[in-house]
Amino acid sequence: MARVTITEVARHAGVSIASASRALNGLVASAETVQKVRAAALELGYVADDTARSLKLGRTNQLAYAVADIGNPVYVEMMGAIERVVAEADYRLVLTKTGDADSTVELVRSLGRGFVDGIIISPLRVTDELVAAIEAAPVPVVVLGRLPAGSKVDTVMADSAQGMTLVIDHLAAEGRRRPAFINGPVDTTPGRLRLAGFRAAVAAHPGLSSIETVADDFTIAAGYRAAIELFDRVDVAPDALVAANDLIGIGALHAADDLGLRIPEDVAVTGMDDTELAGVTRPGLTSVDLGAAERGRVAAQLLIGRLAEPSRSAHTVSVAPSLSIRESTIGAAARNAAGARDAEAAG
Amino acid sequence: MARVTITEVARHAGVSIASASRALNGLVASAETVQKVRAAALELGYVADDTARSLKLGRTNQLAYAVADIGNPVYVEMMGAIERVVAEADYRLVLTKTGDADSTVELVRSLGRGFVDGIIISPLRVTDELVAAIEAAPVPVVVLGRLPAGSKVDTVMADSAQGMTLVIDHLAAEGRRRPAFINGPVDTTPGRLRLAGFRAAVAAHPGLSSIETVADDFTIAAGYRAAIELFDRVDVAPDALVAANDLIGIGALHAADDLGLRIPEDVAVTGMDDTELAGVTRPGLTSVDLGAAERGRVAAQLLIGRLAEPSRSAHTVSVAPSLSIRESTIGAAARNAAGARDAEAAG
DNA sequence: GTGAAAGCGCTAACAA
DNA sequence: TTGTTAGCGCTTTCAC
Repeated sequence: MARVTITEVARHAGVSIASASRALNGLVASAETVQKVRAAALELGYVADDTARSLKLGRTNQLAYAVADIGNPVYVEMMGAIERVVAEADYRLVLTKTGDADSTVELVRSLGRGFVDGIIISPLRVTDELVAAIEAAPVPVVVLGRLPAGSKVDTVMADSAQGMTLVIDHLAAEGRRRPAFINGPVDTTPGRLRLAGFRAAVAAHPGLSSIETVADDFTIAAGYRAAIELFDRVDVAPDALVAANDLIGIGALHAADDLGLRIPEDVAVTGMDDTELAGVTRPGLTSVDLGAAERGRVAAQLLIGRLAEPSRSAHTVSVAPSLSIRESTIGAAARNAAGARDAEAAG
Repeated sequence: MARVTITEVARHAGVSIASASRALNGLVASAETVQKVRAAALELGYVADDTARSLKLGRTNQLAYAVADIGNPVYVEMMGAIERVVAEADYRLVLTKTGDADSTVELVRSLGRGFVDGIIISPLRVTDELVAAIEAAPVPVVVLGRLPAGSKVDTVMADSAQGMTLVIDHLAAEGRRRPAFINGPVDTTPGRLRLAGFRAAVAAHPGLSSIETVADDFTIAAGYRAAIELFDRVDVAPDALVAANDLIGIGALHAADDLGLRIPEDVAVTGMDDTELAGVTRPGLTSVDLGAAERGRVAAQLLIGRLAEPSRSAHTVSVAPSLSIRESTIGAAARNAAGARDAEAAG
């Protein structure tokens, strides 16, 4: 627990602290000095104090990934992708929780003068204050999500509207005529965009008649409740449940199962994000891959690029979605083939 | 992006930097000074530089949770519990990845002189170097896991051996006679302890005949492979698959399903950790709740307690397990009741 | 190649 | 109550 400073190392090695610092950092120093200082540091168990070092250097070599809900596997997947890029560039990644909208603004503000050189943030709700805080932040911020047009901020977006089109096209091709959309909270960015995407996608198919409901959170439990309530409420049952994300989709899957409905024969179910959970349910959950890992990778590269060139103009990158079709939407005849494919992927 | 320091705030407010600091930190200062300084800080968008503040104060108000595999939901659950305690005590929690054994030692060393006042760590493998690094760390470290007896380190343990007893007792009561243990890597602490626990639990039931295999990772894919290989290898099939954690258990569940086995009629399956995934599969996965959230909570309290009283002697806390019984182990007759219970929990 | 010394931004002891 | 000043541990001129 004893805190040994560079002063002690220098004294131990019989050199000045300047020489000790140079030797430790691989700068100009005689072989003998380097050897003596290294030996002293090792013997004393010296590790440089990061706060002092950072105060002097004006950088920390740490980057933050700030996320609202680490319980959602899609963020875990993103974090993995970010971590790989960040480690490659010799930064350490730390994860912090954003909490609600107010605390997110507070976080950007405080983290900006804190222990990180840059921030990647996945905000659930984007307020004007948040945009202002991001633009005013003393360190670069990259946003995973969607900002008001004209924001001068590096941004990586998913195309959830296009994702909804993939879902509806697929369901229509499978003969579904009455899709029900189970959204998450509409005051969130994903909630707003996915609802708009659903409506646009349905409108493109004249034969469809859709219904909509809202889960009060992007969770399995909320999805379950919303689906039960939906079936209870409607006169004519939907033949497909289109969930705003995988967690809601899994809740809907359970609800349909508990109501004695066969999936996909009686009702198809889809999710969005294509998290590992989508492959874990039986039947597997058809889901839109919004490119979480790719978005994380790009976001990390944008951040590191901006750190190298702070004055560079803001970039906006959009990642294209794709559809991962599993058993929850495809006819019984095709299920064996899909099962075999999944098994191969898992094995 | 302009970095405004307390010097500028002081000048703007027409007071000394000492007065500015006092006003900002709520120490003695006249109402007028406070008002002027607050106004100046607000106008300039001043936020105190954490690195400078920490260098001076000798603390950061940040704690780290270091974990090997954030993809495992059990760590996510722990983190949630830790975060609540930590936030309550006005610390910020950051999450960092430990990586392999060597980099874990390196992490403890560097993080100790880094941007945190204390560390909670969940090491997968405990080496002598790691114990030494923890004992020598300049900040308090709390270990979630098991250390060699006599280590003077705050520790929170699960009782996975007792957990195995719960599983085997349950399976035996359900009439299973030939359990197969699917372990994770044996050179990890959980792998070693769970294997020992399985053997002891089986030995307590003279009528049982067990077999064992090893998945090469604590993941769904590895569990799937191990289960397929197991059924391929044995002459007489097991009537229960006892997995070392939920992820392996889910892989085993899929494998059994893909082999055309009915669960639980042909083969029962159990997991361990009782993560949210155990409730997501159909049939639901019977799993041992090792008290992840409780362990996280206790670990955070231990760390905060030690920060308040650094010389306190080391504590070791053990959290008792319980069994969450789901459809993967109970007879068809009992399944409806369990299904209803799960539905209630989800709704 | 090396040492003395300045200074990163902040807080706190001290003096006024 | 306020201002002056030292100093947290480090890196980096600058002079030698």
